Amino acid sequence: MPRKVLIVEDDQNIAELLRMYLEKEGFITRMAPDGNIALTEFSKSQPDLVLLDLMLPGRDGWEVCSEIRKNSTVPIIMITAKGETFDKVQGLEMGADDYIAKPFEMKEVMARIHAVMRRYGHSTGAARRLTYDKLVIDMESFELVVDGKRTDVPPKELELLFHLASSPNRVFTRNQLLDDVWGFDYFGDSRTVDVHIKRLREKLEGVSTRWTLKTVWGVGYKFELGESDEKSAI
Amino acid sequence: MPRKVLIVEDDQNIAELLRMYLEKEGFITRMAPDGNIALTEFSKSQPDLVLLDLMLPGRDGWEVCSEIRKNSTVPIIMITAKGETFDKVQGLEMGADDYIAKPFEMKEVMARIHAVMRRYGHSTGAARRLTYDKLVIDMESFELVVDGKRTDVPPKELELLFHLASSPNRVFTRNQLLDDVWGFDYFGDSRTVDVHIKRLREKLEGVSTRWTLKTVWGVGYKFELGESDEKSAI
DNA sequence: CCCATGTGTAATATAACTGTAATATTGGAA
DNA sequence: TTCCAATATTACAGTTATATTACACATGGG
Repeated sequence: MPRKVLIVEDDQNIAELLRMYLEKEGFITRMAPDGNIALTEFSKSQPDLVLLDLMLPGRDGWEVCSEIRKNSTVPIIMITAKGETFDKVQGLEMGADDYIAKPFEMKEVMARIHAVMRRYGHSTGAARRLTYDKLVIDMESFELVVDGKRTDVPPKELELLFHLASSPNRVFTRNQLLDDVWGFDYFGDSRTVDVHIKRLREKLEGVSTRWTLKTVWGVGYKFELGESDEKSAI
Repeated sequence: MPRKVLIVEDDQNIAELLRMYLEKEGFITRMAPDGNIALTEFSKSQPDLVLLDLMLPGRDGWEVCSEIRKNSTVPIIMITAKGETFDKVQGLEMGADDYIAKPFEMKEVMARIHAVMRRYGHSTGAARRLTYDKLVIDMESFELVVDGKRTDVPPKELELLFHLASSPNRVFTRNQLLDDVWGFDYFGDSRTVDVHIKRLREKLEGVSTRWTLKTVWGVGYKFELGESDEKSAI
């Protein structure tokens, strides 16, 4: 079941960025550019999690937080402006579950959202581990097990492989991969992907005949899986 | 809910005596007259506590203990023969929770069973002690046993190690570690973690090939455990 | 009050990863 | 086949992350 996230943020750019990332991971989002709208929107949409900027026009984040807390136990993650000091104890007292300081890494934001959701027992359902013939991609231990041997793989490579292998046989263009793995805000040469694919292939070549990192000429790349094989994810 | 106790004892009379007392106090018992049966019975019945005689035909008690510890956190109370000396450090390393010397008073045995159960109470019990190859982290006595030697370790370091080793192979970011070990309200540089890791490594280096404090570049740290090895926790 | 010890920070050194650009190779269409 | 465009490969250097070291402050016992 998809989970709703209410994004309370007045900075349009940041709000939009958050929205894109969250929707990419399967969340449904609601937006609120100020405190009053946040409260209205909150009671209307009953989200499963709230991302709350502290600096807001109208009622500020603290007020919004304490209003929400008056009749809900929904997890709240606070976002503090750059340089602004955040009093963790006050945050706790107000009922925040976690906080993130701007400027933030989207990876960090997603990790915290997943952590909070997990804590509250809403499974976010994202598989952290993929297993194929002689291949285990484990994002929890952040390692690759190839043919029974642990293999060290740099983060970008591992994330790229994980992403491809999460949707076997689906072709991704280089730009999709840059968006998905590097992030929406990444601007770089799409040839970069080629190099990472090459590095992955070195580590994976000759291991199994059941799957392969395949080039789709003129389009992009895919993790190709033999028909009889099933994906197993934990 | 009734609790299961596995009695590993080759002396029929003692075994029977233990059984009677335990059942009188509402425990369900399983019997194992030697080491091999003990292990079979253990995996079959998944007891909540093990009473383990050290002198056994077949595999001796130490061996049984260490086998059990490879994939279970169940409390173990060892029973030593009359006059036999019990090496506490070895006991710790093997993962025993307590020991009783024969001849024992049944009152004493019951008291210790209740104490152990209470201490590691099955409802709430968080592990207080971790045992790996040549490594014991005991948060109860607040000490570290490395390769059989008690080692003094400052509190922060010990807590950090304990936390990492509580979830072997799982990667923690520096921020997670600061939150988890230093506390949610701690403000400090995440580089602090690096220094503590360094200090721990000095104390642990070269001790065992089965585990290691590993850096996951770009992510954080993990307590990596050899693949064949299982976590053992009390 | 001083000492020994723990802890955090900052500076520096080292190591690992990444992206780019230059070059070689391959695939596909005419 | 021949050529062009796309992809593979290689090497390198910049960047970032981590390790190491040294030091300063705090703490708590003697």
